[in-house]
Amino acid sequence: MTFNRRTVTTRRDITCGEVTDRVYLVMSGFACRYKTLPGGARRIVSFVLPGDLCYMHDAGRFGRDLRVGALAPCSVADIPRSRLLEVVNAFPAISHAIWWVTLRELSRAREWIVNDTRPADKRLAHLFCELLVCLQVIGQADADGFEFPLTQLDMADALGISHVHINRVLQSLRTNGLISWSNQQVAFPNVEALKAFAEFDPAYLCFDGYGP
Amino acid sequence: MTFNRRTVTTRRDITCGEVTDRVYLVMSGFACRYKTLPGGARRIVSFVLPGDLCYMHDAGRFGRDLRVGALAPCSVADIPRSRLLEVVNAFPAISHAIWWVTLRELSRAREWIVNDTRPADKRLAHLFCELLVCLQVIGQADADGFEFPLTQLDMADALGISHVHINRVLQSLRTNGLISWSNQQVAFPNVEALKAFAEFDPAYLCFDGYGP
DNA sequence: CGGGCCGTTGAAACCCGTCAAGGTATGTGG
DNA sequence: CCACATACCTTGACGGGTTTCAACGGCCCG
Repeated sequence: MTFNRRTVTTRRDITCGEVTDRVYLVMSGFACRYKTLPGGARRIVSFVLPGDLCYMHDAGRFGRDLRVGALAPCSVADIPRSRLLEVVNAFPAISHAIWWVTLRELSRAREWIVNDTRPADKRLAHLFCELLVCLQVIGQADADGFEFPLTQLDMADALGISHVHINRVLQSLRTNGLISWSNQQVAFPNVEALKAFAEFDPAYLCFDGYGP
Repeated sequence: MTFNRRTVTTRRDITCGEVTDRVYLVMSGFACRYKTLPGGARRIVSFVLPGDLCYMHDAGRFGRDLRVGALAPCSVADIPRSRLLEVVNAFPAISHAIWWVTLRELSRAREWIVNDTRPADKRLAHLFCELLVCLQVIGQADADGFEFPLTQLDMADALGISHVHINRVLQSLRTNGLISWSNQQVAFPNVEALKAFAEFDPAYLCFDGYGP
C-alpha cells in the first residue's frame, strides 16, 4: 500500500500544480498551511506535522486561497481522493476519525485567534507549548524539548510579527531561563513555568478522549 | 416542530449551565463565540448569525473552553442532540450540509488569523466586509449597509484591539468616506473602495457552490 | 434626578515595525 | 585554500501604531 511518494524541499509547496483529486499525507518533516497577503507577507495559519493529511476535503471549493508549504524537507505520499473514499466506505470508523481531526483543526485555529491578542512574548511561549505537546504525541519530543528545524522567520510568520521583533522577544525568554534554542534544538529548562507564563491550557488541542 | 424556544438578552450566554446534550439554533439576533483570557479580557473568535447552529459537535470534548454569548437579544431554539441525530439519519443529505458549515467555519477562522496581521483600520474594514456579505446571504443587509446592534466594544473584542483604538480607527474610516455608523445602522458609501482597502476576497467564506 | 452604558478625546508610555548595518555559518566555484 | 554568495541571526536607532489611564458628555432607563 505504498503510494506515489516524494520528497519536498524547504520553501517549496507540497501541492503539485492545480490538481485537486489528491490528498497529501505528510510522513516526515515539517510543513505549514499559509496564505500570502497582497503586500507579499506570508501568514502561517497552522503547522502540519508528520501524520497529518492535507486537502482532505474537496479542494475545489474549500481552501482555494490556502497553500501548504514545507518548512523542512518533507516526505509526502500522494493519495488519490477516490482511494480515500474507498477506505472510508470500507471502514466507517475512519469517517469518525476524519471528523475528529477536522474539529481539532477548528479548535486550534480558534486558539490561534485568541493567541493573537496576547503580547509577543507570551504568544511565542504559547506556540512553543503547543508544539511541545503535539510533538510529544507523535513521539518527536521528549519531556522538555525537541528537534526543531524551523527558522526564526518561520516563527515570525506563524505569529504575525516581524522577524526582528521575534529575535528580541526570544532573547528575553532566553535570559528569563524559559527557552534555549540553538543548532535546531529547542529546550525548556522549566516547562511548568513556560506554560504558566504562556497561559497555556492544552484542552483546546483535543487530544484526550481520542477514539478508534 | 417547535422546540423549547427562549429569548437570550444581551451579554448573557446562550448555553444553560453545563448541559451538553443539546444544540442551539439561533433564529434571530446577534451572538458570538468567545473565550475569556486569564486577565479578564474577552476575545471573540466568530460571530453567530440567525440560522447558525451552536455546539453541533459533542460539546463534552470539543470547545469546552469556548462559550457562546448574545451580543443582541436572541431568539434561540434548544434542540436535543438525539433529535438532531434522528434528522441526520432520516435525511443523509443533512450530514453533507453539516460538513459544509463546519468546513466553512474552519475557513473563516483561518481568515481571521490572517486578518490579525493587518493594521487595525484594514482589520476593521475587513470584518465589516465579511459581515456585509454574510448578512446579505440571509437577507438582513442591502447592497451597501445593514442594521447593526453591536457596540464598539464588541467590535474591539472581535478584532483583538482596545475599545479606545477602535474608536479612533473608526473615525479615520469615517472621514475617509468608507463607513458611516450611527443609531445601530451601518452604511458603506463606496463598497468597492471598502473591499479594496480591506484586501477583501470573499472566497474564504465558501458561499458559492452550496449544495442541498 | 441619579446611575449605567456607551462614545469620545487627550496625554503619556509602551510595544512593535521598519530601516540599516554587521556578524556568522554554510556552501560553491575558482 | 581562498574568494564569494547566500541564508540566517543579531543589534541599534527611529518612528509609528497601539495601549493604558483619565476624564468628560450624551443617552437611556429606573
